[in-house]
Amino acid sequence: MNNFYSISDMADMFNVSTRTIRYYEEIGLLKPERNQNGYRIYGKKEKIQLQLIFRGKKYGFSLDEIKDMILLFDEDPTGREQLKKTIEYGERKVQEVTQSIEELMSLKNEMEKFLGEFKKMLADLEENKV
Amino acid sequence: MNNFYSISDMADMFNVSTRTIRYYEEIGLLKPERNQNGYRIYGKKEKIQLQLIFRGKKYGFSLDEIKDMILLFDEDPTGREQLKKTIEYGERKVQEVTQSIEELMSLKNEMEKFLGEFKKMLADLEENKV
DNA sequence: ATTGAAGTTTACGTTAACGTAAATGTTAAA
DNA sequence: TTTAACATTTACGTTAACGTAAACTTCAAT
Repeated sequence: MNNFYSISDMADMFNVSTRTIRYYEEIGLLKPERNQNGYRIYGKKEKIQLQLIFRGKKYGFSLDEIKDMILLFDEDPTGREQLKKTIEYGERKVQEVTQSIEELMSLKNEMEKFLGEFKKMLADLEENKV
Repeated sequence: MNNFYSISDMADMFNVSTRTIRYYEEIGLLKPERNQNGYRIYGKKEKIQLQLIFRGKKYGFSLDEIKDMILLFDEDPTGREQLKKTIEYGERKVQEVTQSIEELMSLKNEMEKFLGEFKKMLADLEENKV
């Protein structure tokens, strides 16, 4: 039940280099514990954080933006004001994502329109071939 | 009806630098006509291509990938084989976009779940405040 | 005990996507 | 006609996100 990993475990898990993982620590995205000899120890928390990072990167967020989001969900917002700020920020982000979805859907529509025309062209060609 | 633009017209239009536009030409994304003195002339076609470029960038495509897509829709696929290839490629891209949409929607769900918890916490705090 | 794989830090190298500057030509307005 | 704003090419500079290598330590297996 208690799962800990080395740095190359994590690298394999996410299919990246150890350098990449160390780099993320270098810029403050991760802060894994160390054992007696200074070896990094990764647990469930770091695993989740890395998932967040790679998902974020996939959608064009810079590591700097991702850092903001991680820090946000990292420090538990105990104070009322902090909690409010967190909620506000979160709602803005949700709004951004919502818009991204809409734009992607319109992009998809355009592409399918294009495809439709091409398919029609192909069908015409096939017909005249006979 | 016939609309032509200078490079800084385009730069203003898309709110980027002229260097950016020249760079896109440098790597083969654009090939505007030139006038007598070598000045670049931009028309409707380039306008559309630039829209494609910036939309692509917005969703994390590299300029290299974008180049592929532009070249694809640039040369008209007159030959049957070329037409087929174009359709295949297009369908793959549509598939990619579809998956992106799905993942973004699940991301949105997660974020909203998070937000829900935070909001509940805040509500509790407000209550105990009384 | 030795060897090889994996860990550490430090530090320089690389690529994409431009920024910036120099040197020069063109155009529009005063 | 001169001046300011805009155009051109050439070329070096910059930043993010790692790659790569050196010099060293630690661990696991033979």
